[in-house]
Amino acid sequence: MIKYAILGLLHYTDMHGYRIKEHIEQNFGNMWSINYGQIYPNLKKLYDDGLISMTEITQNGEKGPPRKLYSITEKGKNEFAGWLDNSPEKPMLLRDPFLMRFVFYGFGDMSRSVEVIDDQIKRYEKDLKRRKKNLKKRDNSGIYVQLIADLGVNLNEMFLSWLKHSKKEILENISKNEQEKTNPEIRRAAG
Amino acid sequence: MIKYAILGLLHYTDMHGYRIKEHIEQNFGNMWSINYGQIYPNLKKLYDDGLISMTEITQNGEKGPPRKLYSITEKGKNEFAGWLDNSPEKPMLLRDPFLMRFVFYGFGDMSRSVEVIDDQIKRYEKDLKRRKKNLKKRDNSGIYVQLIADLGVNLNEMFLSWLKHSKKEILENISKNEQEKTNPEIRRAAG
DNA sequence: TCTACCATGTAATCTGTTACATGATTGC
DNA sequence: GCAATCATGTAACAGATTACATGGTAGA
Repeated sequence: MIKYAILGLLHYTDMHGYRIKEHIEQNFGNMWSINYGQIYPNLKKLYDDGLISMTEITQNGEKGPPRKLYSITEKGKNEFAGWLDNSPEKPMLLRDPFLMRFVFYGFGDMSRSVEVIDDQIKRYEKDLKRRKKNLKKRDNSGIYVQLIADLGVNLNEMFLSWLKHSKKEILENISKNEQEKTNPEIRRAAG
Repeated sequence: MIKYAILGLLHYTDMHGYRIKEHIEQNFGNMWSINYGQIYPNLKKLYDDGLISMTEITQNGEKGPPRKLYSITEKGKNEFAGWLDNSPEKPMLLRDPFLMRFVFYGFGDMSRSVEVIDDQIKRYEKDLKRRKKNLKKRDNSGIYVQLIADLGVNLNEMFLSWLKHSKKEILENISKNEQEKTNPEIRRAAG
C-alpha cells in the first residue's frame, strides 16, 4: 500500500525519502502511520523494479545534507494508473486503542473511564484546531485532496461530539447507581 | 491487542475460538480485522501463560463438532484490569483502501471516480441499515457497548453524507471543466 | 450424496514497528 | 560548541494475511 502512496506523491513532484514521510504524515496521517522502516526499503524496491528513478545529490549545487531524489518513471505511472482503476474492495478499518479499551470499561472503574474520555476530548479539540487551520492553506491543492481534508474535519467533529455525549451518559449512569446504593427503596419502588 | 480483546470477551462468557471470531467481527468488525491465523495461536499462548483455562468437549454431552471451551482465569482478569487502566495513547487510525485511492483520483479519470463513489454509497447505505437494526437488539448489553454501537452509526452517517457531498462537488467540477473546453472565452473573461 | 456451515489448526508470507547507527547542516 | 533538525539506512521483532489441511454435523 505504501508503495502506491509513494508512486502517487511522486506524480506531484520529485522527492527524497524524508520529504515523502512528511507528506504522508500531513496528507494521510490519520489514515496511515508511517516510519522510515517502511519508506527506505520500499524506495529501494521501487527503484530496483524500475518504477522510479534516482539522482544522488551529494553536497554539490543543492544545499543541505546529501540526499537521493526520486522521480516516477513511465513504468511507474502505468503501474499506478492500473492500481487507481481496480478496487481491492476491502472495508474501512477504524483502529483505535482507546476505543478497543472503551468497549470493556464496563468491567473496570467507571470514573476512570470519564478521566480517559476527558483526555481524548482535549486531544481532539487540539487536533480539530490544527485541521481547520490547514483547510485554509490547502485551497489550491486540487479537489480530491481538499475533500479528504474536509473528511478529516468531519470525522474529528463527529468524534468529539460523541465523546461529549458519552461522558454525559456515563456520568448519569454513575449517579444513578450511587442513588440506588444509598436509597435502595427507590429501585424497589420503581421496579 | 487481540490478546486483550479475547480476555475482554471471556469476561462475558466462556467461548471457543470460532465463537470469539464471530463476536469480534460483530462488535468491533469495523475497528479490527480478524482471522483464524491470529485467534488460535493467541488462544494457545494465553493458555500456556495461564491467563485462560480450557475444557475439551469431544462429542460428549454437547452437540456439534468437537471444540475447546476457554474461560478466563484470575490471573487473566488481573492482566486485563492492568491493561484497561493504563493508556498506550496511540492515535486513531482510519485505514481505507478507497480513501487511499481517492486522494490520487486527480491523476486519473474523474468520471471513473464518480462510479467508485456510487459503489461506496450503496455499500454504506446497506451497512447503515444493518447497524440501526442492531442498535435496537443491543439495548441491554451495557452502556459502553451501546455507546460504541452509536459511534458506528454516527461514523456511517457522517461518511455517507461526505460521499454524497463529494460526488456533487466532483460533478460540478467536471461540468465546469467541460464548459471551459468548449467555450474557452468564459475562462478568459472571468480571469 | 452433496453442500453449507461449524470447528480447529499451521506455514509461508507480507507488512508494520521499534530501536538503533550514522552523519550533515543550521542557528543559538 | 551544542542542540535541533535534516537525512539515510538496517536489524530484530511483532502483528496481520493468505492459503491451505483436516474433519464433524445438518439438511436438501
